[in-house]
Amino acid sequence: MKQPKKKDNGLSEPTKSELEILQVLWQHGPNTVRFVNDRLNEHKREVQYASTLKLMQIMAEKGLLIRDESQVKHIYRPASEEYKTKSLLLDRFVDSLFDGSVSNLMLHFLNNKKVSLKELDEIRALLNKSKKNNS
Amino acid sequence: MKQPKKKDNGLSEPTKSELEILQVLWQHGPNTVRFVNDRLNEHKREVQYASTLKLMQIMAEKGLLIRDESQVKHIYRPASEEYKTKSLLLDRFVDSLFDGSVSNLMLHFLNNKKVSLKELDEIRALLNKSKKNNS
DNA sequence: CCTAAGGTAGGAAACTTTTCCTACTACCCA
DNA sequence: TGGGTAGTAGGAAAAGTTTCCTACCTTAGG
Repeated sequence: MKQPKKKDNGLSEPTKSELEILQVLWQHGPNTVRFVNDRLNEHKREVQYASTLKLMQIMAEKGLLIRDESQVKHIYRPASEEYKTKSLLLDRFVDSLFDGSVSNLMLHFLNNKKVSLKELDEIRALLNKSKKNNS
Repeated sequence: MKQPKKKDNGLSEPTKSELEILQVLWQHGPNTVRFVNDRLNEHKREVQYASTLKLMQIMAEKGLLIRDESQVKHIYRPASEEYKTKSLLLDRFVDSLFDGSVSNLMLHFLNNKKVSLKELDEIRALLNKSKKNNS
């Protein structure tokens, strides 16, 4: 009796390639391998159909995707919501690079990147909104 | 004549394990394999000396580390500054998950995480400071 | 001088991730 | 109904990452 590699709650960390696939599904909703493969080739990089198929099958085994086999063309959808997966990855990232502190991250960003004023304003707006809710 | 795998400017992306080593060197300055290995075992995880050695040798080949062989105990140091490497990783991360937009990232963070008020204040302060510089 | 301790170097092996060849199946339609 | 098109499935292999065994070398101490 072998069980899925990680948990079956879809919270294992997707790899880089797996993430590309998730992005397509998040953006366009549940879809076929063909569709995903076409999007990848359009927007990312050249990749054979069989490669995308294999990867999506593996992701289904891992519990990252859920597969609807009721039709000949199987339909895949992410097992975990976009914000959950992204939050997980964000957490890991901030922990490993910025000691768990988002303000550290912001600091790095402000110091070393071309941040548009528009972005800064947007972020200020976000903070003000959250201030209201928190205080 | 074989050249380093990536560029020799130290801007190739470090892997997870490589990043752990870089962190030690950033924090404590140029050091020996022994030192790095001890820190890893103390703070991260059990790993054999030979493994750390090998990895640091590979990193030197790749151009991620620079090695001073003038003494018996070689001294390694990061080839690229901490902020540069982190900015690179941050860019890639934000591009891949948040469409290149840090405000998207902040949005996710504010919506889905327990952000301390202290953190929020710190970020506000950072933004105010940068406002001065930009306007 | 000999030995033990602690370095470096070079493979090799184990995993993980990614890619894709090939076989087989189902469906469409001429 | 037979053939082409478009799927799925199952390996296998390439590539990338990580780990560590082992051999050898240098140095310090007895």
